[in-house]
Order: sequence, then C-alpha cells, then structure tokens
Amino acid sequence: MEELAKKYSFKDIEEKQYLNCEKKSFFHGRIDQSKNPFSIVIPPPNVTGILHMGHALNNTIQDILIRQKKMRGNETLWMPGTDHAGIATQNVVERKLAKENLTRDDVGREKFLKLVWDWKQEYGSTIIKQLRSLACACDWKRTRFTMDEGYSDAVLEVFIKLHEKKLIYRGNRIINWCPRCQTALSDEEAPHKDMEGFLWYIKYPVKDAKKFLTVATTRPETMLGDTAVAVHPKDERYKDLIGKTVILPLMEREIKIIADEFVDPAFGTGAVKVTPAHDPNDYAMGKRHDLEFINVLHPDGRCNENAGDYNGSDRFEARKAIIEDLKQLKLLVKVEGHSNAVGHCYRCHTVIEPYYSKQWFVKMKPLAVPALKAVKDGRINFHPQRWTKVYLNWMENIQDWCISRQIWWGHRLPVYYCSKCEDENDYEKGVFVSRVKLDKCPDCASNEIYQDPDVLDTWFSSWLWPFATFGWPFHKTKNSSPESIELKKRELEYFYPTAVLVTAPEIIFFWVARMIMSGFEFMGDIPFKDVYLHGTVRDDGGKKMSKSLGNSIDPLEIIAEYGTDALRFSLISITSIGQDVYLAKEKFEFGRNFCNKIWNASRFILINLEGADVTVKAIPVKGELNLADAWILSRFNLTLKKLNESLAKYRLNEAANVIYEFFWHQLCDWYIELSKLNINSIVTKTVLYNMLEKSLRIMHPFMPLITDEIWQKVTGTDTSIMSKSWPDVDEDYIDTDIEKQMQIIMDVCVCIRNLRSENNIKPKDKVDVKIKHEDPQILNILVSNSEFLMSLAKVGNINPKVTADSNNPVVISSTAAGAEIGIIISLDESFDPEKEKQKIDAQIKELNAHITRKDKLLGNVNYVKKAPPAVVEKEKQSSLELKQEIEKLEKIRSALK
RNA sequence: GGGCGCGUAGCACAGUUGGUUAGAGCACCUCCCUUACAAGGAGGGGGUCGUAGGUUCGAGUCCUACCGCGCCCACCA
Repeated sequence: MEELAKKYSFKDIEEKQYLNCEKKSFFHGRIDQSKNPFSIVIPPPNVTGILHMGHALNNTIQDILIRQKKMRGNETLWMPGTDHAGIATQNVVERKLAKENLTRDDVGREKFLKLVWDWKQEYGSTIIKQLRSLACACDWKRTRFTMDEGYSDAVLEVFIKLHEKKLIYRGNRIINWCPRCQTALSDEEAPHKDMEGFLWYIKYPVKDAKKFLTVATTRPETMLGDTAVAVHPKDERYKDLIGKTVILPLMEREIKIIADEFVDPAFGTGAVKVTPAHDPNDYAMGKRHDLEFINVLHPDGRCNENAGDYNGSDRFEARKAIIEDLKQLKLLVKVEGHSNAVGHCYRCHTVIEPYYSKQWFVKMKPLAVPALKAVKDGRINFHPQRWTKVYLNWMENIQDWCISRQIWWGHRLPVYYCSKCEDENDYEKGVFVSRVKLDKCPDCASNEIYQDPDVLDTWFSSWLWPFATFGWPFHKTKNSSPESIELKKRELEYFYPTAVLVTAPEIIFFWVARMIMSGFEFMGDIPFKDVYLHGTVRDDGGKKMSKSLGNSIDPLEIIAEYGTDALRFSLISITSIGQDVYLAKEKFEFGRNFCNKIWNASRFILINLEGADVTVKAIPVKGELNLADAWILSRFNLTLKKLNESLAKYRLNEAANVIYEFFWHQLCDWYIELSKLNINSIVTKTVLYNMLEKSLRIMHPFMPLITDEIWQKVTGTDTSIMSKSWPDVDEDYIDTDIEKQMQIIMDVCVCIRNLRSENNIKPKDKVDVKIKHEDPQILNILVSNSEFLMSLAKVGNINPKVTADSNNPVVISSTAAGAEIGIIISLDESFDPEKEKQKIDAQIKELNAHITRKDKLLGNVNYVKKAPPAVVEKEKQSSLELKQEIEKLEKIRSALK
C-alpha cells in the first residue's frame, strides 16, 4: 500500500486517471451475451457547441448511470457524437464571412460548404474534447456525426422510405419564415413570445356607399396583401355588408366582404382583414372562400413588387410608413396597446413571418400512433412523470412537420425536378425522389433535371440517433467489409433499445418525441425505456444561464479551479430530480471540500494500514466486533441500501447526499476517530480497509478520478474501479440494536462536549464525568464503552459515583439518552448558578411544551383509536421519556447551590 | 385561454407513500493550527414551512381558493 500525497491536488491526478481508463478500453462496449446490455446515446451537442453547465449536468448524470451499471455487471455502452446543427453552424460560418464583407452567395454553394467542412474539421471536436474533461465514459471510438457518410445514408434511407409510404409530401403552405436566416422553420423552431404591440383600427371605404368598414390589425403592413374582409355571418352590424366590396386603402384594390364563422364578433370591430399569404388563419379562410393569395414580401422581409409604393422597404419600415399614410388619409381610427404572442426564430431571435411557400412536409399523425401508445401503456416512462402529460398533449395534437430548409449546410433533399415536366399546379409532376443522383428525367429523358437546393431540418437527422449511430441501415460503403456490417447489425440488435435518454425538457418535441416515432417506424420498437428529464441550469437569480446574458459559469473554469470530481459532485448534489438548478460559483466548494475530505481520510487509513495484512473478506462475524466496528458496518449497509434505491429512481442528488452523509459524518466524524483507540487491532484495520474499499466503489460513479487514484494506492494496481463490481448489501450487518447503542454513546458524547463548551473548559483539559441511569443495561453500554467517551469527549474518569472534591467542587449536569450526565469542574468566578438554573428552566419549559402537546394527543380518544398502534405507543414512550428527563433536570436544578 | 413548476433558517435548497421535537450546505457567533484533514474539528444561534380555508386522530406533505415568481403550449386578427 502506498501513501497518498499530503495534500490533495486534483491537477496531479484527474487527467492521468481519465487517460488510464481510456487506454484500458474501459469505455468500450461490445456484445457480451452473458451480460445484460445497458446503453445510452448522448444527446449530440452541436458541432458549434462550447461546453456549458447544461452539458456538464447532462453528461455527469449519464456518466453516473453508465459507470454504476457497468459495475453492476451490465455491458454498458455510451454512444457519443455531435450534431451538424444546420442553421446554427451555417450562421457561424456566415458570420465569419461577414467579417470579410462576404455573403454565402458571394462564395457560392460549393465553396461555402467547403468552408463549413473546414470549420468543422478545425473546431468541430472542441465540444468532444471538453466532454472528456468531465471524465465522461463515452465509447469515443464510436463517435458519430450526423453528417458522416453512414449517417447520411440513414437520412437518405428514411426520406425514401417515408416518401414511398406517402408520409413525405410537398405542398404550398403557410410556414414560419425567418427573414434573417431566410429559411422555412418548423413550428417548434418558432417559439412564441408575448410582445407588447399595438392594435390599429383602420377604415376601409365601402364601394359605392358613403360608409366605412373598420378593421383592427396588429400587422398593418400585411394589408397590402389583403384579398378580403371577413365578418361573422350572424353579426347584425355587418349583415347587409356581406357580399359587398370595399376599396383597400393605399392599394386601391377592390376586395370582397365575406362571412366566416372564424371571426369573433367580440374582438376588435368584429371585422377582420384577410391576408391569405401572410397569416395561417387567413390562409384557411382564403382556402374556404377561394381568395387570391398575394405575397407582398421578399424572403428577406422587404416589401416586394406586390406592395405598391412600399416596394423595397423593410417590413417594419413599411409598417411605420403605412400608419403615417393612413393618418394622412384620415383612415386610421385609433390605436390601442395590445399584447400578443409573436413567433421568433429559435436560432437568431428574429420575428418570424408567416409566409406562403412551397415546402416538404412529413405527415405525422400516422407516426404518432405507436409513439402515443408506448408512453400510455408504460413501455416508455418519463422521469419526473409530469412530463408525460406534456408529451401526450403534443402528440395528440401533432401537426405536419416542415422539413425543408433554404440553407446549404445539411442533408440535401434527394429530390430532383425536371424543368420540362414540372407543373406549377401539380406537386408531383416532374418531381422525382431518388437514392441516386439523376441526370436524366425518368419521364421525358430530358437532361434539364436538377436537384432540390434545399436541405433537411437538422432534427430530421437527429431523430434517427438511437439506431443510425449503430450503422443502420447497414449499406455497404467503401470502407466496410461484410463482416463489419454483420457486426454492426448484431450490435444494434444487442444494444437497442437503449436504456435511458437523459436530456432537458426543452427538446421533448424537437427530439424525444420524434425519436420515439422514428424508433417505431424504422426499428419497430421503442428507442429507450426511460426518459430522464433534468432541469435547466440557472444563475442564482433564476435566469437561464446563457452566453448572451453573460451570466454563465464556465465549467472549464470551474474544473481548472476546483477539479472535475468537485464539479460533478457539487452539480449532482444540488440537482433534485427535474428541478431547475440554481448555480453560483461558491457552490462548487461543496464538492471540492468533500474531495479533500475523501483524500485525507483515505490518507489516514492508508498510513495506518501500512504493512497490515487485511482483506475485504476478513471481517469477523458480528459477535466478535466491538460496538464501533459493528456500527459502521451497519451504517454502511444501510447507506448502500438507500443509495441503491435512490439510484433506481434517478434521484441522484439524494444518492450523492447519502454518500456524503455516510462518508463524512459517520465514517470520518465518528468511526475514524474511534478507530484511533484500537488502531493496532487487526479487526479495526480490516474494518477500516473494508470501509474505504467499499466507499471508493460506491463513490466512483460520482467522482471517478479521485476514487481511482486512491483505489490504485490501496490495491497496488493500475486499474479502475469501473471494472470492479458494485458492492452487495449485507443484511447480516444491519443491526438496529447496535445503531441504538451507538446512538447513546454519541448522544452522551455530544452532551459532555456541550457541557465542556458551555463551561469554557479548554479542549486539552480532561474532565471527570458522572453518569447516572436507572436502566442498568444502558449504564452498562456507557460504562463498557467508556473508552470511547474518554477519547471523543476528553474524559478523565467516568463513574456514576464520581463526586466533587475540594479541587473540583462543582458538578454541572445535563441529560442525554435518558441519562443524567455531570461533569466535575473547578470553581471559577465566571460560574454563576443562577445562569445555570435559567438554562435548565428554559430546557424544562421547552420539554413541557412537547409533553403538553403529546398528552393532548394521547388524551384524544379518536387518536388512540385510529392512529396505528405503533405510532401511539411511540408517542406514549416519548412522553414518558420526556417526563423522566424533566424530573432529572429538576433534580439537577435543585442541586445547584 | 389551457397546462406545469416553485414559494421551508440571512442566502440558495432537500424533505420519497401525511406520523417522534422540520433537515444538511453556505453565511454567522464561540472555542481549537489536537499527531488524516483550517478545503479542518467541537459547540451554538436562527424557521408561525407564501396567505386563508378544508379533509384527517394527525398536514411542510392531501384538497380548494387566493397572492407572488418562473416556464411551456395555443391561429383570436
């Protein structure tokens, strides 16, 4: 056994230990039919990602689960990788170009893509490197990227298959358009935020009448594309106007007044301007009434040639101008403040424009059926459970998924159009979905065929993550042999479905729900059994940590200052299941201090085990152990039991705190202190060794690096605890009687320390103690373990008969564990019997309050009748004990001169 | 408009199915550099568990309403 360095220095051990595990392939998962598989796929961070606290939390949780399962004998696999993050990554490279005053159009598609790949090559592994600094036990050799060759093949396969099943289609729809990114977005990518805006009331002159019809709108600029005004069919105010015509101001266009049930007569004026090309509701009305669709915006948000005089001006500039012009024309009736929810681009936060456009969609309803069922019948479970409802609600109201994006970085749609055959009115004519590149039209053989310039939504590749990462669909590539394909197939079979998905609730819709759907569609099975949703990391003011807010704490900085293990343990211990995590830098001191404690306690044990022949198995049977030995073994097994329960329920903070409590406040504070009395006994040494060895095992998933370092010193090996087994609970050592006895010793010890402290007795000075108890058994426990008290409370003599003498003439007493405890002190001027009496009076008063409450309870016939007998008995006993304690205190009080 | 979470000590939090005198951490006060550890040890002060009702023998825990904070979803212009 080697000694540990005097000072714990995480910098000297952490990286070394991580590399050691990796070198020994402990992170590698492979098929082992003798074991149960336990696999996790990492939520792939964006290639543009920089490690933040959310990642730190997310991956620490996964790492704990993986390591613990591996120790429990499962064959574990943690699949790592990154996501190409279409828009986000494209934006990064575009911003880089912008610094040189270039746009992507300036460089062209091919060159631009090369620039993105170059960027990916250079910076794309940053996040992976950073994950390693968290000590993640990922199987790095398997690291996947959503745009690597095989993965792209999966995306292609899925597109083709869904298209064959008519679940992918092309159509003209109102979609969410980001004028800055200039692409369509899915509904999930355009979150609505409440904004304070205005409701403008605008008069539309009725044709051939000296009347006006007033409409209310939040987006006046869209009036340029109005093709009707709608009122409710039963609205008496407007009944006679239905079918008539109004003149659209500014455009001088004649538009119809239509009747539609959609209109709410109570809102605004009860008359709605209808802009079918720029609003989803108006779109629906436009369809119902066969209205014209006039698009008045360029893709970049400027007004187009359909916008009359406003052609060329930005949508918000146009809004201002239109309001001014309407004012001039005296057509603006009034303006009201109005708050409504406005969609924003989830990548650049620009206000979304509902935009009429031709896009590709996935029909979701059929895919949702098995995904709904699996969660309803419990084949997939959410933790915490409340998210189930959120999931089900979304699934039940699922909308079709817009998957085409007008950007360049991503999987290009495997769709080809023939210029000759294309037909504006027929979405399928001249359109070909193909696995291979087409250079001739399959219909007319024309070579005027071109591939769709669009790429697929990033999530269209990530939703395949749980199986595509294993090599599905196993097509032959230039680097694959039939054997390697065969192996991949078997690996998927072995590791799929994965055990648990660990992620944040923000992406339930984006990702979790879609993976469940794709799992059923392509694997015919769930992708994972459990979904563990952890909270969001916030600053201590409750704000979400983000780079843009400038309130983030950099995990790498924390690692540099406190160490990886400290970061992990701190983070986990303050993360209660599903709750958001409030972080401040100081919180990491918690983990650091604990690591330090582990180090020092281990150091003590190692020093004292020097040369001793101890093994884990050599613990004597219980009867041969002293109280302290038996107690700590009981504590350990109870701790382990609780730990196992907490882990099974994903209550990792509870698990961390159970470990902390045991190691620090039981093993260190009491057992190690007591062990010093018998440090040369082989039994004590064995127990110490055993406790250290087992503690290291159970702490390893939480703090893998420090535990491995100590483990190697303890065992003289160079292995990792990862490859060792999780301890079993040994019920034989759990002993409530031993626990009770030890509790008495501890209570009395605290009582003596308390008396010493209150009476200003110097820590070095020994005191004589007088202990009285009516119960000879308890007295016996105290007397036979008196050496513990002598050591822990610096007691000289301990004896029921100790009396004051002329040198030490005063006995100061208190009660603990039902015993009367007195210490003999020498009299000095600071001693004031009156103060002692007051102290005792206060104690008595408090006890009396409890007794009164209890007696009232016990006097209640309903309570005695209805409460479980054990509870009643406990109350009775407790009341009795309190009364006895008061008696003792009163005796002590009256003895005071 | 619907849904969810939170409100417990000065601070930020835990409290699993309702059952002894509501818990640790940080901060604070007193004492101690005691031979594993001052990133430590011993002791201590501090809480009408957001408010008001209700269910119950018994409520921080369950129910209802309300107040405050935060989040998510939804096509009311």
